[in-house]
Amino acid sequence: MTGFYGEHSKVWVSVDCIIFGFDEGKLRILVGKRQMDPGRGEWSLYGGFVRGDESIDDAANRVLYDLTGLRNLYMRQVGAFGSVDRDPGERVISIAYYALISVNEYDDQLRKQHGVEWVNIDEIPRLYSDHNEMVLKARKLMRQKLSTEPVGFRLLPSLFTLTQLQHLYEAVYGEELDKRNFRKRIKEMNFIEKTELIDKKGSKRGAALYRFNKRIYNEEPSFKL
Amino acid sequence: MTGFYGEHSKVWVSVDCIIFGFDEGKLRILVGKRQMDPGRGEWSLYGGFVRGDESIDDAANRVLYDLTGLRNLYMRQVGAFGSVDRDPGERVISIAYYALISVNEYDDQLRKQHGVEWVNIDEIPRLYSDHNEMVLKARKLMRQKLSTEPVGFRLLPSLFTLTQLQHLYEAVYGEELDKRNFRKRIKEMNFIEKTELIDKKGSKRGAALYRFNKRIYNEEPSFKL
DNA sequence: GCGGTAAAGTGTAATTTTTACACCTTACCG
DNA sequence: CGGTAAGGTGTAAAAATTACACTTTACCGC
Repeated sequence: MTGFYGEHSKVWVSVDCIIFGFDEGKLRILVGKRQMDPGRGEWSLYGGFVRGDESIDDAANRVLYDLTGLRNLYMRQVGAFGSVDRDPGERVISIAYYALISVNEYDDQLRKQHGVEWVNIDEIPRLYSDHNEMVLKARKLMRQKLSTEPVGFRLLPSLFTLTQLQHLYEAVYGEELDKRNFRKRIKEMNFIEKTELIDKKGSKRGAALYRFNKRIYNEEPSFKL
Repeated sequence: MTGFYGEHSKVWVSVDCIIFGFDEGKLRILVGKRQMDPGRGEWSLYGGFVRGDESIDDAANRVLYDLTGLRNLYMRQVGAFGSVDRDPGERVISIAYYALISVNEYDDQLRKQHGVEWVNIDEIPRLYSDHNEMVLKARKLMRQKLSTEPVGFRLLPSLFTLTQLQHLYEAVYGEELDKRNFRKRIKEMNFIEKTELIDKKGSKRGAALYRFNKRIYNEEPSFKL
């Protein structure tokens, strides 16, 4: 069936993923060296082609699962990138997605198998094609999202200290926050629950561990940070 | 040349435009009845296929020019829509764009020739495929943009009264604003220049006409509304 | 020509939100 | 058992936001 659409050209469509992680107080993304032409050996985002029988969201989820072994990652579309010559080989339009993962849940063996590395968001090398542009836009959207919805938890272990949470926000915003003001605001958010558990790794004294309570959030989702 | 990309399927890619206008105090968009299958006769956004030799932004600009005869419209990407069966005929991935036009600059004959109509943003009919979803997302992004950048001028004549400007913001935000507070803020923005001209159409008394000064804005682009 | 009318235009006080800021506690370590 | 390094806590000043009402002007219709 080709009759309806006239003589326009079909193109390949791919997805490219900006995968954010937070480790050692730094925001990072996953990049690897391309193992295929064109651009073999260049640093690049992880991606894949959209298949005929899957939506673009499905394709992004598949690519993310393939790389991380994790399902139901938090993921949002960044946008479509479609310069004519963005891919040196063929015309390929790519849809960028960003995803948030909790670094500790990502099997480091699997990471190595795929040949991808965590690089500090402020030290991203020159990437293949327009991937740097994708990263920039993803970062902007992610920051925006973080400031209006509690998605930061996706970058942390399910139990976290307030200091970890604060450092996460500082890393994303690129500026230091006042500890007391930060904690004051967190206290107003009932969906950030203090648990009885104490983290002993981060400090001698030990810090209370907190947890994001999705049920409470759904009832009173007021958020602003 | 097909070797690099394996056996993935190519797809058609189109652009669909949400064209915002502001008239008689209401925010509106352009929709028309589809003149082709599939979906002939259904209400739909105006769109077109991306050609092999143009970027997706170029395609959107071409489609906008074709419909309006206007160049350099303010335009931003809304995102890619790619459910497998979003188009009943073939697999088509569509990139939505929104554009802002000044209704008075749009030749109404040309509008009629294309069979498109201005419909109130709050009275959009059921549209073809996922177009309602596109409109929703476009509206959200546009509102967000309007609150952080002075793009509202694109929806008004080059000379406008403060009441017009306020009504525009009210239409986009869907809520009434306080006249004095609104004007207080406008006064702080030096790039909204009062002219010597007086509008006589809107009121008996006459209202001062203002103008957006791009040069001043580029020097001191502080904005928040 | 004059009173009614409809939109233009203008300032201040109360409230809320945001920011700035410093010291005590705790438990480990040497 | 003293040093140390991170955890934890409240208040006051400043800034931003909101609420609010009356005067001016020029046209219109009588």
